[in-house]
Amino acid sequence: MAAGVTIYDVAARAGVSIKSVSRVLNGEANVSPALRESVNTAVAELGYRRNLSARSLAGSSSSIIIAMVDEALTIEHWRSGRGNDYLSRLELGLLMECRQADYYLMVELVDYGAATLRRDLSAMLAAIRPEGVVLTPPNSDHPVVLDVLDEAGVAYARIGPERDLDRGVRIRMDERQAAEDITRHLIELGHRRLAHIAGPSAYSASRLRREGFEAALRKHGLAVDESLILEGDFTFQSGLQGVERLLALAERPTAVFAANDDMALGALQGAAAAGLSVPGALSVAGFDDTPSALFSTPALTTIRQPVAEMAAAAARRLVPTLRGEMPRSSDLNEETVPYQLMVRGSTGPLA
Amino acid sequence: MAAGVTIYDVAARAGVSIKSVSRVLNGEANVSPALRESVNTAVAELGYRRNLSARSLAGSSSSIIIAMVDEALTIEHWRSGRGNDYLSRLELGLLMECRQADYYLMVELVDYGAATLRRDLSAMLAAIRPEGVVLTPPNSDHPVVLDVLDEAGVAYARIGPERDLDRGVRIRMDERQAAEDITRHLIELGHRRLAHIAGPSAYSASRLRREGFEAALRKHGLAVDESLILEGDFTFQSGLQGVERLLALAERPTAVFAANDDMALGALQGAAAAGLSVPGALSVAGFDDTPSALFSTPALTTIRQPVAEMAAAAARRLVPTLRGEMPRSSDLNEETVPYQLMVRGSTGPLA
DNA sequence: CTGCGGGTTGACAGCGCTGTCAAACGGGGG
DNA sequence: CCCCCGTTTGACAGCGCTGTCAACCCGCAG
Repeated sequence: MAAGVTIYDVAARAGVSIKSVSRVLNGEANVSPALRESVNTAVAELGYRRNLSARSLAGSSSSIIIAMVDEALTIEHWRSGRGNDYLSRLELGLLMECRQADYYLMVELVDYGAATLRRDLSAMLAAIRPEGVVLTPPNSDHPVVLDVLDEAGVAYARIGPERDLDRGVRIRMDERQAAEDITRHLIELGHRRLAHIAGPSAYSASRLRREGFEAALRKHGLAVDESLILEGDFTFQSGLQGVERLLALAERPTAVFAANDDMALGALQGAAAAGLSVPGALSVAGFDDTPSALFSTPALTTIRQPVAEMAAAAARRLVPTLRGEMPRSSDLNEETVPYQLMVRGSTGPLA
Repeated sequence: MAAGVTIYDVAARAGVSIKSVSRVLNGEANVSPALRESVNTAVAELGYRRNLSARSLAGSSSSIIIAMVDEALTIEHWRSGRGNDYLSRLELGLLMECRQADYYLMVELVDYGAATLRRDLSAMLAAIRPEGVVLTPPNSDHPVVLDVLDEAGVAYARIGPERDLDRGVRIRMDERQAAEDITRHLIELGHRRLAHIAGPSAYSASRLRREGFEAALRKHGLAVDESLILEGDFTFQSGLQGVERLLALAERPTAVFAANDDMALGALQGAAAAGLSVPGALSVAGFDDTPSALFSTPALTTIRQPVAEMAAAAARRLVPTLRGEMPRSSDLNEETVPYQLMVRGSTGPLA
């Protein structure tokens, strides 16, 4: 069987040297068609596939892409027994792209809070020697991480970066504009008293979404009322509590835009608990389009963030074949992917 | 920096041979405490970490665990733009365990439907040389896969296997009993006319859950009415359609047990659309405890499947340190993890 | 007819580790 | 005091590839 087939076997079968086999496999120039042909035949016949370890040990390219996953977040998910939808979609995109480019995907936990982060990271990079790594928010902007990667000469793609916009490959979505769009959608439905349940201000996504919310209000001549802007922590619970506080106000809002779906779902439940019909008495909008957004009653109006596409784009730009083809100008290392406003049942005019 | 630190650097610093460093790092016997000490010091000072490729190339252990992911399923998720909660939780468990054991996690797509599956797999195993692989349902029982793994001498853990219960490490949950439990819960609430929306019969999980459902009915002296048993395909849509058909029956059921949460959520929505209050007029139960189960109104009664724990257990049993400590008796290669019945708002007595 | 240059191929030395085997060491019995 | 044997350590050969460099081939200009 294919187990144990080495480059020597292929070379012997094709009657050439191992170097020639290597050349064909790597698509190097100056190989005669005849040789290429016979090598390819031998490879196919033997079901040969190059050994990953040998390749990365001998050469400079390892064909490994690492998805760096926040350890603290993972432990939290572990404790709660829940999955991580964002990460799952991200990985989906990476996997699809890796398959195309014949790359391998490795997932690594990183303790971004560790005092030894710098050392941990560089040791990890030395151990695995990845060809590229993919960074996710909010760590796409982590200065130590970027520095270590630069020092190690490892290419990296940053999903949703906000700072240092000249470093690495950047894959972005216009969160500010998306938030503005969904807020405008609410305004156009006739709402004049809009509330926002923001995310933790440590996340730049939270800030941008809030900015978009406020910008939409201003553009439509509505005042920004600080008492209608609450800070949650991206959890269902905080959405629930947020809406409870909002509904306790003397002058209730008629529409709520939550900075993510989990909080919006919490708000939805809070509204139901308070006996308010949605969207008759209160409109609720979210952000992310998590699976649950579709399953709630009513289904949640939200912004569909193309996480998988962003990840695929990230991986694509880390693969050297493509990278080599384009100028290394830093402008071209940036890609902005389109979002989508998903209007569903949770938003509408007042009944 | 730590980048580029090799075993030679450590050996030089500690004033010993590279082999001694290797011995200490591998925890081999017959190493004097003094040597161990000085090597450990040097390792710490230099921030050294062994190179993965070199290790797996030279030795027999690669420290790599592969999660084999169904390619067809992944493409489907890719198309729909949705994440995969099951996979996400699985990975969570694997990651947590890999971190403990200092293992690496690699994710590989496998086209289980390919005619060349056998060859693809063995080429993949030859290329990566993983120390172990983790198989998920319904592929935990795939005979070709098991054969190739056996031939390649790669250890494997099977999540939720149903056949060949003497091969590999088996991590199971008593699906049948769980389904019986949740059905009994419905019966104890006073329901006598129970329906079941089953999963595709190709999945053994579907069969087991159905068996559990029927067993509970029989044990309580209720007849199994085939007209109340429908087959869905695990999607929200099919749950919705299923409940519509059930509610169109002359004699409606008062409780529905769906074989997974997505279908149960669909049923919930179908009930709402038909103007039925849940659980006042219809009780709905699911299976899996996906995130959405908590967010629906009312929250879904379901079986909490400890996917992450199962994955962690799988990884744990693939790690040789532990494996070596216990007898290789095939009985001890099996672990059954406990499920949990999560009673929430979607089930109750008739109003 | 000889020599030169570009295109093509192969020999060989590592990459950083582990496994094998032998050397060195040290303690107890004869 | 020497020998034997178990313990501790090190020298060295690969693992399966890629990178470097040299050898070889050919056609064409000189």
